[in-house]
Amino acid sequence: MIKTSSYHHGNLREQILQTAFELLDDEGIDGVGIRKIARLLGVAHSAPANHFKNKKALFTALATESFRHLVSIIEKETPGETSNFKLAIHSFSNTIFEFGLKYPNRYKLLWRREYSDDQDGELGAARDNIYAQLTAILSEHARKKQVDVESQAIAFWSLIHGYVLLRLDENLNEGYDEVTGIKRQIAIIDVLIDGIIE
Amino acid sequence: MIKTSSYHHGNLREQILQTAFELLDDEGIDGVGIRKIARLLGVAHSAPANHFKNKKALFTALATESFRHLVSIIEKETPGETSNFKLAIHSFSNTIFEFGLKYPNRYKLLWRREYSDDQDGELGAARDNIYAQLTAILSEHARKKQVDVESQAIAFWSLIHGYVLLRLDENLNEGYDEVTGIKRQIAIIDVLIDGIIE
DNA sequence: AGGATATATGGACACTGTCAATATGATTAA
DNA sequence: TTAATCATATTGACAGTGTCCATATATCCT
Repeated sequence: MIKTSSYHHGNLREQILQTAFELLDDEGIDGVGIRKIARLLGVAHSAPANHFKNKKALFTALATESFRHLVSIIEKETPGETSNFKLAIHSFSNTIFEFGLKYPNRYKLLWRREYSDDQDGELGAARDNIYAQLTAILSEHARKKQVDVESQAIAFWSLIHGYVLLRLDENLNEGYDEVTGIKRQIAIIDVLIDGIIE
Repeated sequence: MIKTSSYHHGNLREQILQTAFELLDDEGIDGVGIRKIARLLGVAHSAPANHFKNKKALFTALATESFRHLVSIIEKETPGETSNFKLAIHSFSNTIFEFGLKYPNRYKLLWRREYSDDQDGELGAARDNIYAQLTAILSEHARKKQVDVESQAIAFWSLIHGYVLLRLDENLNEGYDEVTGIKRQIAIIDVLIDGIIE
């Protein structure tokens, strides 16, 4: 155990976050508990209170970091300007989809506002970046249609978000389109694209 | 308090369900508690155990009844065969949307399988009816496309489900399409329809 | 009436999050 | 260096939770 700071347990805050992520990933949102984390770290049950004033503050930190993580992945994966619309939108939706499948409980936490502090500015800023990334792609490639760009963005985002959640909650299984043979998560994006591109 | 059965507290099972629904609606999923319900009903903290062996069983009952409720609303609202595709699909999505907005916490509970008993047959049957209703509408009006009907159904369902959840979790606000002036939840369906109908 | 069954009670246990009082480590000022 | 201050950790308490158990009572059936 590396002590980057002083005190008995080194950088307890970091270790709390790490353990919380492990519990979140392994046991779900309800599996994260202050006392449980303290126990796992061999520290008094009330030690975490110095770093997170309550459970909501802990979840807020988890959500903020997860948002930043997701945004950084999107930035890395999104192709440059030269690419076409289909490529960009498929890349975006694929990134969201794979993040959700890799970290199902983090993804759920991201959008369940009741668990985190809605007044937290850092969290809000981190969250807004995702939507900004999506609208950036769309507005760059949007064609004039009978609805505005924001409706197209919301339709896209709803489709992706809904499919990911259905998969995470096991209301849908992995599947392939029978006609094209491609993965379902790609096929449904194509369904929507054909309605947006003229 | 009407006693439809015997014993001190009449039909306790019904009253537990009713109180649980009130708590669910007012305080969310985490606001539902066995002891809290017992306290509200003026009954011993362990009385509910005779009717629901644990919390999961209670949630399973709540979810089952909510699914049946939603299915019955869809049946009532769905227009007859004479109607066209757009009408039918808008009616379906509108019903889901309004149920979700009226009973946000019931809607969330419906799809969070971790709260209910996945082995419960009645719950499974009640849930399957929803998807059956959607595919019935779609297959009746399906056109040949580059993807199969199931991909279209999943795209539709993902779109509706995603939009409802985004609204319920307050990740989106009520809005209107700037071009057409219609409500957002209708506009996004139109976006998708234009990709499905030829 | 008696016995079986369904239902309700109260106590216990191991948890939980949060708060308050206290103690100790680390840092800064005099 | 000593003293004061601050950050951090500990311990104990409190009210609350779900679940189990032994017990009691009500109801139903034979």
